[in-house]
Amino acid sequence: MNEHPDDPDAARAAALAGALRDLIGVLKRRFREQSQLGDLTMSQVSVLSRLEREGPATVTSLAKAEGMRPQSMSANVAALEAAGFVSGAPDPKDGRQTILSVTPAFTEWIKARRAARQDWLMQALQSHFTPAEQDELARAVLLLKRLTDL
Amino acid sequence: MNEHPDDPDAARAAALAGALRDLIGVLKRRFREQSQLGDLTMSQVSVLSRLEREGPATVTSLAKAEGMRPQSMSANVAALEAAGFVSGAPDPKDGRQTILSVTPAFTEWIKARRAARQDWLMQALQSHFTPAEQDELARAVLLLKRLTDL
DNA sequence: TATTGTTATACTCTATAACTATA
DNA sequence: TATAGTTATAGAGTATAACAATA
Repeated sequence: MNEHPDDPDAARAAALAGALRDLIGVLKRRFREQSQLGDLTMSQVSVLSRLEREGPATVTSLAKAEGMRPQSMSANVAALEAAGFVSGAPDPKDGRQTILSVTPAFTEWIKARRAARQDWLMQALQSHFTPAEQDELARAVLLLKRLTDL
Repeated sequence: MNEHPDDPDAARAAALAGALRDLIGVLKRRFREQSQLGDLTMSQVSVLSRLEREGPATVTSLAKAEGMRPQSMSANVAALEAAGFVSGAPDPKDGRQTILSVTPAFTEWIKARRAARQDWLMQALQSHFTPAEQDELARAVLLLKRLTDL
């Protein structure tokens, strides 16, 4: 029954790994189905919030930060440019690079959305988790980011 | 700067929601790229571990548990049957249902994999997280499952 | 030569729609 | 009529390969 008879540490890590993989898969589907993020995908929202949080960036740096290929990030950025939420300007110091920034249109849009409290996940967190549980989740998020940079 | 000037609770929930969405997206890509799960996808591994953990089940019940449509689960189950890891038997009490179970071939395969410690995520958890941190993650997983059943 | 970025193409995963078979 | 399941098809998201432009 026990796959790790002489190593309880390995047994705990294995159980946690399985639980984590299951959880991420189910949550990803749940988030997408409940999205209510306008016409934006999760990846696109991540890019926007990163640009908003960390300032202008290039396709390559965004791809690295989000753990995807530059070609894939290009597609996401193109969609955001088409939506008018991101604009690119050539880097004066390096003609190969394009500096991407959020547009005023995005700033207005996100402000209205936040004022309207339209985010399903935010409401779910507020109504089904105590402040202490939310803090616990925030700590876990920080811990899990460690896996991102391995 | 602050989108929730008169509601610090809302501000915390909004920040957590954003961080969670980003994290889930990045982790999903990371898990897939590092998979080392043989030819199996994350969804397929989830189904196998559920069948192993909870015993035989039907396509419909698995779909509900994993948060996807029965048609999508059918595809996953078909792949697992083709791989020889799952087999279906007609339910004697209800001719519409098929009872799915893991095969002895899967039991052998998973035993060998676990003995060889081939799981990237498990090793990462063991080598980069203290036992206390792993326990904290395990608690967070339980908390986040709450979002699954909303 | 190396790096930034794009275009073209294919694959994986899941959804919707339409259907069969059993209850 | 309702439920379990399949097949067909389409869409979203990301990957690989090949390329152009700049460093």
